[in-house]
Amino acid sequence: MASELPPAQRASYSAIIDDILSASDLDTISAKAIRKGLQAKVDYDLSQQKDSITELIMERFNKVQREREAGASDGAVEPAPTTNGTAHAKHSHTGTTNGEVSRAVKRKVEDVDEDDDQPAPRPMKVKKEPKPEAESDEQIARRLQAEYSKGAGRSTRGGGAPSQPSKKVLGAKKEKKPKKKSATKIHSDDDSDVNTSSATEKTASKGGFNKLLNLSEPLQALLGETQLSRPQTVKRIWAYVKERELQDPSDKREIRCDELMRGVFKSERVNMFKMNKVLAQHFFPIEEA
DNA sequence: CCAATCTTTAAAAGTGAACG
DNA sequence: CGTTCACTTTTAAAGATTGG
Repeated sequence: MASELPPAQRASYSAIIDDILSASDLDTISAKAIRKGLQAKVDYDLSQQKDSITELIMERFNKVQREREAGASDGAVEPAPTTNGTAHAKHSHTGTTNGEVSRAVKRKVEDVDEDDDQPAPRPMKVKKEPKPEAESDEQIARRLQAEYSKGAGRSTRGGGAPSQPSKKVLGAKKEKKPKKKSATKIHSDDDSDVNTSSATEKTASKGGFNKLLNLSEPLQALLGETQLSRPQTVKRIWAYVKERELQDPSDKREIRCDELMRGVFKSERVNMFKMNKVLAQHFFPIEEA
């Protein structure tokens, strides 16, 4: 198909590509990534000119690389990565009979390649890109979040529920049903006619899941509520943790307790999973006469 | 046994691309 | 053309709870 690009497009693409290249590490960027970035910048589909585009990318890549090398040699730091295409092991037919093992083989190959064979058959492979902007992105995200929470104040309470699932996969995942669970599906059929009618009682809900429980004193101090359902409590805890950024940055599954939380968890840090366990001891059933 | 609640990580599977 | 790679997307798991 269109084997060639109109000069105009070629020029504009080149500019974009150069831009992308200048913003990335030549040693880590991949042609694919560049094409992707390019596609993101234009409105229509580039797949028709994929090959041409790739060619163009290679062209620009080589040029920029040469330039960079020249510049680097200037003073610099050991041109270690000179030949970007170093690593590669050429499968050497490692009996990859099973496709399943292919992945495992890949790792194996890495080891194997250490032999001496250094054909460097992959000139342009360039591997992946560490995404330098990812860092800033992350930081920005964090900063935004911090600002946001600050601005919103802790008044969020139960209201702010929009939350940002950040697309995640929860939605889709949910659809998939967890395991087979077989046929005992219970029959939650009638729920429709049962409480559908406004259900003035908030506690109704199907199961006793949302039943209100009395909270222990430390928990009350922490959340400022005397009664909450378990899920709500968990939610509130997380909100609190996030507001104050109590998650351990190195391991976000760990939460560093502040004073109030220490009153509840009795320790400096707590695993997010253990959290529920400990929380269970802070719930007391409401005994209504 | 499953319902809502939260999150993070790790790993698998899947997809597209490129080299020989 | 086929195989392997690198990257991307998806999923599961870990933890507790109550009531039907």
